[in-house]
Amino acid sequence: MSSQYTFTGQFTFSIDSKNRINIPAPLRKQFLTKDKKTFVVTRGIDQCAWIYPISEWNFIQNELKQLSSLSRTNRIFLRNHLRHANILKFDSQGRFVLPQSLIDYSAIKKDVTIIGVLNKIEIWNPNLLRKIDQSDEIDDQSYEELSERVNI
Amino acid sequence: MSSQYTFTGQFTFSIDSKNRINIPAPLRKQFLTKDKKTFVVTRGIDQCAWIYPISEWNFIQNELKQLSSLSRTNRIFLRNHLRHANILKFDSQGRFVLPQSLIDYSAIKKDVTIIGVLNKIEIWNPNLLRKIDQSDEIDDQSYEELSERVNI
DNA sequence: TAAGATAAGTGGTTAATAGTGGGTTAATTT
DNA sequence: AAATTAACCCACTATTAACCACTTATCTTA
Repeated sequence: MSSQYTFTGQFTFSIDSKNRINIPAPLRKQFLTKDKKTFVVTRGIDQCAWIYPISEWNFIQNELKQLSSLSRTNRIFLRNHLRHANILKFDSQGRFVLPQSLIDYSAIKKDVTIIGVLNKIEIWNPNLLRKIDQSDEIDDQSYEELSERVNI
Repeated sequence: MSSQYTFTGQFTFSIDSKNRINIPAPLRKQFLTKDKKTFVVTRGIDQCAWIYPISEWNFIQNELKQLSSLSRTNRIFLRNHLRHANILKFDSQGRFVLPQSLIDYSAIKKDVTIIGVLNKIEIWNPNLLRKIDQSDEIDDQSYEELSERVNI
């Protein structure tokens, strides 16, 4: 079964003096009641934080259990994404406290860019995202390969 | 399964002081009841905005869900396609608010040209569209290639 | 074809919601 | 016991969404 979440869109918010970040209403509204405002924040593969609704996270965990630790990629992924995972809830105003370790990892100062990427939400330092925008243009070769798999 | 929509025609409308754009009645009437006036506006590949009825978008989204975020190319591709996608509804007058980021991207001022292109609707700055009309003539070579794939 | 009726396009006002800031108390930790 | 952290509550402001209203165009029918 595939994801029940389809987060999209980009939002520019700010982190307050108590390290709280507001989840944009359009994304928050998608949270299923069964998830009870609960989600997991962890390290993204890129220099950002990832948020998964708890049911999504459980699904991913089951997938990960299938992975063999003989693969180097698997080992790295497991290490970096499981051990930094925090289970959190958002408060009555829709906010949550971003753990200090993730603030450091994603180099977040005052402003944050929040983007929906299907089954997860990404939290970025706006400047870093902009830098990625410019340097990480996908080369034509990669696009060609993608085009054979995705028909937009 | 192929598209249930066949948008056609061209319309010149205006964007108002609250960034609202009216969807031309002939296009709006095509919206299926199951879509509940809901659609996605996002960046076009050219310098314009694209509108997909939500069921059309879901079809695209399902394709995107097949892509794993372990691949760097996939991550960039997913991010850049999803972050500009806004899920919206048109109001009781048939209008919607075009997000500022898309107004900027497509350089829209006062007037807009709205055109139906099969399964999507395009929103243009009339001047840009006119410019493209003149410069983007499809060369014979490309037409040859197209002819092998599409039988008009 | 003229007149009335209906629908379409545009503009503005009001009410609700979202984002942000901060304070108070309860729970943990040292 | 003091200090730090977390949960909870209240409040202000700006933005958004819902609502109402008017004008122009289109369609219908006598």
